[in-house]
Amino acid sequence: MTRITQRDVAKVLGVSVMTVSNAFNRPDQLSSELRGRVLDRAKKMGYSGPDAIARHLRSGKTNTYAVVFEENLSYAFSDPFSVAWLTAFAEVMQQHRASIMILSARAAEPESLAAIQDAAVDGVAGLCGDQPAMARARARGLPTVYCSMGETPDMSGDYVVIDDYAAGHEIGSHLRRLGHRHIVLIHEAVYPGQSVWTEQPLEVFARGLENYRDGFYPTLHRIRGIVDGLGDAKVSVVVTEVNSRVAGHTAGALVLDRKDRPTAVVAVSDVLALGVMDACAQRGLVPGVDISVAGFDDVPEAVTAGLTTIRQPVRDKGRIAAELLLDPERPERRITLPHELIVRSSTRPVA
Amino acid sequence: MTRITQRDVAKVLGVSVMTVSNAFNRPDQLSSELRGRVLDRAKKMGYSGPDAIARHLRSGKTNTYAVVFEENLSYAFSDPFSVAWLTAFAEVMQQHRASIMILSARAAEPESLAAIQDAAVDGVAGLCGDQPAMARARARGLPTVYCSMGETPDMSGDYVVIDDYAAGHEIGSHLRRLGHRHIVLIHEAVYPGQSVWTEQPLEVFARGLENYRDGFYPTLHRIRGIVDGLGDAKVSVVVTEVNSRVAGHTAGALVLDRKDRPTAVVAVSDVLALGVMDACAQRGLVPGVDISVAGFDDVPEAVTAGLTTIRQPVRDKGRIAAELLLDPERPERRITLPHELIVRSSTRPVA
DNA sequence: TTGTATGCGTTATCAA
DNA sequence: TTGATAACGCATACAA
Repeated sequence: MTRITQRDVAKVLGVSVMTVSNAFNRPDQLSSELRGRVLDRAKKMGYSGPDAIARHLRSGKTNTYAVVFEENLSYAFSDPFSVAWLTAFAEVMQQHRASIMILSARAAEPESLAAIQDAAVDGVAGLCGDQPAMARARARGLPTVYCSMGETPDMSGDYVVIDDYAAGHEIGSHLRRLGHRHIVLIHEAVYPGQSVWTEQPLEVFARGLENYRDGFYPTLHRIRGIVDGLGDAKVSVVVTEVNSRVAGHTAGALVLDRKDRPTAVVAVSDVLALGVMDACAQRGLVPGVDISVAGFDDVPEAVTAGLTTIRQPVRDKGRIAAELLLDPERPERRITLPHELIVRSSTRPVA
Repeated sequence: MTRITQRDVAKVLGVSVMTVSNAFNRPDQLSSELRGRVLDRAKKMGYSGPDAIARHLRSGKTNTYAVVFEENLSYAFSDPFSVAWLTAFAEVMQQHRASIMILSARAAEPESLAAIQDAAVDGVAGLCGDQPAMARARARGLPTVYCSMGETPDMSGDYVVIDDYAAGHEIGSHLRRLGHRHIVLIHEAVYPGQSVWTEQPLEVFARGLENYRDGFYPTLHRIRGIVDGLGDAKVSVVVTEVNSRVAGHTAGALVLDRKDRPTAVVAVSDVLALGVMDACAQRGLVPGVDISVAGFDDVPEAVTAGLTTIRQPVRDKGRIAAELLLDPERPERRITLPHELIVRSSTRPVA
C-alpha cells in the first residue's frame, strides 16, 4: 500500500517520468493524445497529481505564508483587532491564491519557536512586535513583516505600524487638556508571573518591563506617549492577566471601587477599555460623566460604546503586510500609517 | 548568495553531512565537543537549522493540518460558530505542537481546489459537508474529517456531526406544538446566481437545490427535519445572500413588512435568526410576543437575545476533528454528537 | 563515534 | 515530441 508516484504511472505506460510530469504541468509539451492517456491511466491507478512537498522542494517555494501570534490561537480568533487584521491579510492572500498558516510563538515558551523553524512557508507576518519568532524566521532567510511596534534593539525586519508614541501622546494630551491629573493606566501582563490585579506606581511597572523584557514591549512607545502627553499627572498602573474585555472589567472594578478613584482611565487597547466601561455600567456610573475612559484601536464595538480612542488602520496593516510578503520587490518596506484621535462621549472635562 | 546547506557546513568543517545533521537532530550521536563545533560553525555561516521542506519530503510528514472552509476566509474568522469551532480545533493542534493551515475551497470555483492539491499537510478537516475539496484530499491519500452534514452520495470520509434531521425535527415540532401553522424559513443562498430576497414556496427552493446541488447541501437534513416537524404547516422560504446577521436582518425586514405576516420564523442558523430579531427590534416588535423566532447552533449571542435554538457542541466538534486527524488509530471515525433543544423567550404559543 | 550510499517525488536542462 | 540525468536538502540504514 505504498504511495503511487509519477514513476509508477510512467512504468505502467512505458513512458518516461517527464512525460507524466508534463502531462500534469505543461500540456503543450506532449501530444494531447498521449496526455489524455497519461491522465487517464494516472486516475485509474489512483495517482491524483504531483506531490505537494516534493514540488515545494524542487521549486523552493510553497506559496504559503505564516502568520505568527504572540498569544494562544484562541486569542487570535477572538480579539476583534486581531480578527480584523487577519481578515484583511487573508483576503489579499486568497486573491493571490496563496495559503496561510497560523502559528503561535509565545515568547514565554522557547520551544514554540520550533514551529517557526519547521514551517514550510515563503514568508512570515506577525501581528506582534519584532520578537524572537521574527528573528528566527529571518535567520532562515525568510522575509518578515511585523505589524505591532516594540522594535528590539537589533531590529531589522520590515514592518507596517503606526506612530505609537505620537498616538499615545495625543490620547494623553487630550486627557490633560480636559483637566485630568489623576489617571490609571490599564495594561496587560508583560512577563510571566507578573503580579496582576493590583494598582502600582508607574515606576514599578516600568521597572518590571526593564528587568524582564529588556525594556521592550509592543506597547512601549504607546505607554511612553501617553505618559508624556499627560504631563505632570499622577499615573498608576493596573496590570491584567490578558488583553480581553473580561480582564478589563475586573481591572475596572478594582479602580472604580477604590476610595480614591481617579478622574480618568486609559487602557492600552479598546477591549480593555470596553471592559472598564462594563464595570462602570454595572455600578451605574456613566463614562464621560462620572469618570473618563479612553482606549486604543477603535474596534467596531468602540463606536456604539462611545469610546474615545485612537483609530488605527488595522485592515491596511493586514493588507499591506500581505502585499509586502507577496512582492519581494515592493520598494518601501518600513511603513508608518496614519492614526487619528477619535473623541467620543467617554471622555469629558474633569468636573 | 545561494542558500547554505548542511553540505556547506560539513565541507568547511571537514566532516560528513550526517554529522551536521546529527548535530541538530540527534545530539547523542556525536561527541558533545564536535556537536558544539558544528553548531557554532553553522551559526557563524548563517545556517539556521535543517530546511523544513526537505525534512518534510524525507519524512513524509509535515505536522501541519489544513482546515477547509466553503466560504471566504473573512467568513471563517467572523462567523461565531466558525470561530468557536476553529478555536477548539486550534487548541488541540497547539497542544500537540502541530500547525494549522487555513484554506478556502468554494464549490463555486473549481480552481480553488488547486489549493487542496498544493497544500503540504498531513490531513484535512472541513467545517463543511463532504464536498469536492474533501474528496480531493482523500484522493491524495490524506485523512479527512468533516463537521457539517450534507453527505454526498459517495460519501466516505470521517465525520463529526450531530443528527441534523432530528434536531430540525425538534425545532419544527416545538413550533407546531405552539400552534404555528404559517412559517417562513430563512436560508442562505445555495447556488451562485440564485434569486435572493424574495419569499418563495418551499417547493421552489427545494427544486433549486435539486437542480443545482444534486439535492445535497450541508443543511439538507436540517431543513427536512424542520419541515417534517412542522407537519401540515404552510412553509415558505426567504433566501439570503450569505449566512450573516446583516443578511438575516434584511430577510427579517422582508418577512415582517408583509401584510400576511407569518406567526413564526425559523432560520437555519443563529446568526440569521439574530438578524431577524434585529429587524423586529427596529419595528418595535417583541420576539415571542408579536412573532416567534427560532435559530440553530446556540452561539453565545443567542443567550442574551433569548433565542430559542438547537444547541450543538461546536467546541466538541472542533476538538474531536483535531483528535481524529492527529491519531490515525482512533477507533470510531464517524461520530454523531448529541444536540439539545433550548427553549427561550423568542418562541411562544400562537395568539 | 563518524562516514557512505541511497532515496524521498519532483522538475529543469539538455540531448535525442 | 519524448527521454535520460541531475539536483533540490535531508535523514535512514548500514558500514567502518
